[in-house]
Amino acid sequence: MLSKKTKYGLKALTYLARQDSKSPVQIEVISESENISRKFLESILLTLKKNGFLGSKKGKGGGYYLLKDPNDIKMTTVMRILEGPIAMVPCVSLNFYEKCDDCPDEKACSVHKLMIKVRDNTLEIFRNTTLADLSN
Amino acid sequence: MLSKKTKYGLKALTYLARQDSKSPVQIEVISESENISRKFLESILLTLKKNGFLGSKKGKGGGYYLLKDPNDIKMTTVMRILEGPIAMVPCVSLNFYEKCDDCPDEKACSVHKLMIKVRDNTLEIFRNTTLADLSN
DNA sequence: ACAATAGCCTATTAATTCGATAGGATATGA
DNA sequence: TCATATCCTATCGAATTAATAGGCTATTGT
Repeated sequence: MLSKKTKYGLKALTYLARQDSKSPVQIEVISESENISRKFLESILLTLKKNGFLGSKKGKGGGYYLLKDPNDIKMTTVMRILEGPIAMVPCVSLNFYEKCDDCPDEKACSVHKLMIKVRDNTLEIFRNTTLADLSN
Repeated sequence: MLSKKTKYGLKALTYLARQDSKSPVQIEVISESENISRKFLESILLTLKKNGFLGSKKGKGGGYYLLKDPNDIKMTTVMRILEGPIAMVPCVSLNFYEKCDDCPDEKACSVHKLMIKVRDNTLEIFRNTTLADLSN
């Protein structure tokens, strides 16, 4: 299940990508337009900023703006930052790998095999989708 | 993220599918072999039974056994019973649809579009994978 | 018949995660 | 220097998940 954090983050990014100019947009504006809790969105935009997607400006006329071209923002990276692992089980995750407590041998695990397939397919989609695709 | 319930359920089903005979296997045996909490597994097998995948026998020599041919058990149905929706957001779920609170127009929602793609891909895998595939 | 076995069922608890909120600190522009 | 808007940390409440407890019921072997 996709967390609200990720969902809201994607919506906010889409909102910014759809702006004509690159001038800053206030949190408040996005939060009202997209029906997202003001404070919650604040924290999400902050992590997007810390990860290099957004720039910000304080004070009057301030707000957030995209730092990169929407064509250069891949879903894989956004997802990993907001949602965490793309895989459905940690033992199959490329970036957040963790061994299962119960599984003595991953290669023999039926769940492992299945989840690798799912991961590869999902990854393929995320790799081939950019923010530009979302905003069209 | 896949729940332990689903993971354990799949492992138990795989275990039963790998049995040579169709004679009942005790919960205890599966739980020890697969390192699953005895009581937790008990409740999982019970729901699998209630949904027609497993049969059971009480008393000495009792246990659980597969009711269907592993080739006839699709991942789509197992997943939906154990995990619930296959989609990452309810507004994109075929069997567990729910409207989003924040979204006035699904068709215009960027997240919606993306998640439909992911759902279709995952579904395709689950549709084409049976318990027999897992146990090989 | 009856004791042992093993699944059936309901309820509760412990732990974790998630979504949201609060409140002040900091930087910017008029 | 005041108003504005982001930055930062901490916390809270609700929901979900994983696990446990304990008694009930049906079946089998002696």
